[in-house]
Amino acid sequence: MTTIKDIAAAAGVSVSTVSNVMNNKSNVGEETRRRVLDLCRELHYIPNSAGKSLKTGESKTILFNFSDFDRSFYLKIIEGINDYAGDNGYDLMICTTKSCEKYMHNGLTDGCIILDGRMENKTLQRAAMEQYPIVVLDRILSNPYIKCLVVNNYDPMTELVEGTVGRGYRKFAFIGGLEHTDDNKERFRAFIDVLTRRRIPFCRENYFSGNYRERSGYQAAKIFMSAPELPEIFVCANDNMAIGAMNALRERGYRIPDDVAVTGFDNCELAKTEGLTTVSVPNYERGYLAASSLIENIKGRENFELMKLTAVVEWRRSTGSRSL
Amino acid sequence: MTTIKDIAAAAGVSVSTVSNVMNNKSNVGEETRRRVLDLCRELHYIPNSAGKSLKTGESKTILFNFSDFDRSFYLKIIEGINDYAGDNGYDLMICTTKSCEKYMHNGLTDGCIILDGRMENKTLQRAAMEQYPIVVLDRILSNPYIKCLVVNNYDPMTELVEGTVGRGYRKFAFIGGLEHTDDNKERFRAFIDVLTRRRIPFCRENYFSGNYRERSGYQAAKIFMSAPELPEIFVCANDNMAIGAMNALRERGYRIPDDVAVTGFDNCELAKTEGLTTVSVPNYERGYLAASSLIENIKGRENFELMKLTAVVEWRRSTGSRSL
DNA sequence: TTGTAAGCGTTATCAA
DNA sequence: TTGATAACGCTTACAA
Repeated sequence: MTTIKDIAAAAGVSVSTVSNVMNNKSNVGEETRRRVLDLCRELHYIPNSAGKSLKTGESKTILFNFSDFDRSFYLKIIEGINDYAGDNGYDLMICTTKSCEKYMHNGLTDGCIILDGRMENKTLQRAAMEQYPIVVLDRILSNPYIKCLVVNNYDPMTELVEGTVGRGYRKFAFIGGLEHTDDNKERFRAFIDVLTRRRIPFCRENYFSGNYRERSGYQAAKIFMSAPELPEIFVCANDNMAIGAMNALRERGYRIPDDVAVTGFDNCELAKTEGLTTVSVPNYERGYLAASSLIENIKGRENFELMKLTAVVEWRRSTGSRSL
Repeated sequence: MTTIKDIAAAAGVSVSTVSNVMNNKSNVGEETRRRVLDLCRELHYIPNSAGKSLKTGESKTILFNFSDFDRSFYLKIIEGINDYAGDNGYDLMICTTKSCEKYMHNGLTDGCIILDGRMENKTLQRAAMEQYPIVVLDRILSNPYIKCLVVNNYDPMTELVEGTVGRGYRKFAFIGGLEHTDDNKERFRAFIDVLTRRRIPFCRENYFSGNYRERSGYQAAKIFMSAPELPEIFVCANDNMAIGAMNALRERGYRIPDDVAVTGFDNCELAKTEGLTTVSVPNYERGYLAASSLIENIKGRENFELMKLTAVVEWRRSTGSRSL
């Protein structure tokens, strides 16, 4: 590969001069600059990021970390991040495992956005620092260098459950996501708070602990169908599980919403065509805002306040109304 | 951040000893090794990838490049890549722009998989070398260090169009994707070959040149609807455009397939629920195979033959049959 | 306007 | 079994 030395040799100048040209410094003669630039093009010189990072400790690059490939709206988040970063002179680098620590504090990236639920809180607490701000999605952490960006789950879930109560549903089942995630906790809390307030009984047996994947919603519905009495409505912690549940129910001949209603959360692509009542999360905007906060913080703006985005209930045909 | 020097100082040994410990060399005493390892954990030492790459020129990491966020099956490809890489001791790094050149030849990654259609052929021709093999998806290039992995578009498209002819359709429109892509060319060629063979007339006015996005399919259908006579069937170069077209048609009150039929290509998530007849591409497998070929080649296996995956027609209700 | 030289965090070579 | 030291490609004082 062509290095700065090759260019220097070819142009008959020193490496520092080449470096100065590459970084648009003013202290270099017009004729020299042109000769160097020409050579760079000719020899296809691309500065070595490793060398550069090692020396400068910065990169004009942000890191995004995720890992759940079933959630297709992740691409929307990435698009939002990519757009903001691109428009503001930053590159985006993405990694899918916790090996993203490899890219965190070595000048390869200047900050990161974390979505992967498997990334541990204490790792993040340790990693965040003045020279390396972090934005965390869907999780609340208290740290002076971590900005948390969460969607308000509680209010729309409250509205959703209130709405179904208003439509006459009384026998509820809840298909939950990963137990320890804030998302799941908040969605369930909203659910149970409405039921409590409305004095609708809910026994723990009607809670199924899933993992956000379609398969676990499918399994949940199967299990509920083996009990003597089917709930009137399945409230699911996300769309994937709701769709899994709908498939299982339909396979057994139940009609939705005539025999049983289902709700989701996320408003994934399928939700619309499936007619699934759900909560719509502004994903592109989330990504865009995450990138914007991060890059502002990299530049020294100190904006680490918790930020909540509001999601919105989308009523569709998977919830009908039930004569009391 | 903790560096190798910090560990060396804390352990009272030299940096080379710490390095030897980190790389599992045998030339280090058991007691020393343990002390160093303990310190690493305690001080949360993570080796600096930039320094490492600079020195060794390798990284056990592969790079994936893509950029179209509308194609949600890309996540499936990523999942396939991620799985193979992970199982074989490689990390995955993803980037979304052609700035991925920054990560190509500097020891940060050992090879890459290219999906982004905007990445130019000549860039790839130049970038591929013995020490940096490349896998390219959906494109055919002739280069000793580039492995091309394409899906056979021609055969399934032939089967699809033959099938619709068999079902009685005669007046065809074609909604194409980006003109210069091999995918689009091949899909169209299969289409036109069948029509020619069957002596079914097709005039160039029934070709719409789109860009693979839903919006362009929508626009295409709008335009066709403004002509005096509607085609009997829209053959689209991908699902997104097919879905856009279906939306436009339904908005005007046309029923599918009673009034007009539509076919797609990709078998995206929506295709199933929309009942869209399409071609199913094995995306997870593509990613998995791409990663597998790449990593084998990084290890020195020389496997650069063109590889074709076969896709399969999925007949659904968006194509009915037409009484002749 | 240009060049010299030190140093970023690693690993590899060689000597102790 | 350990430690000095040079080198990877780059930037940045500072000197010329």
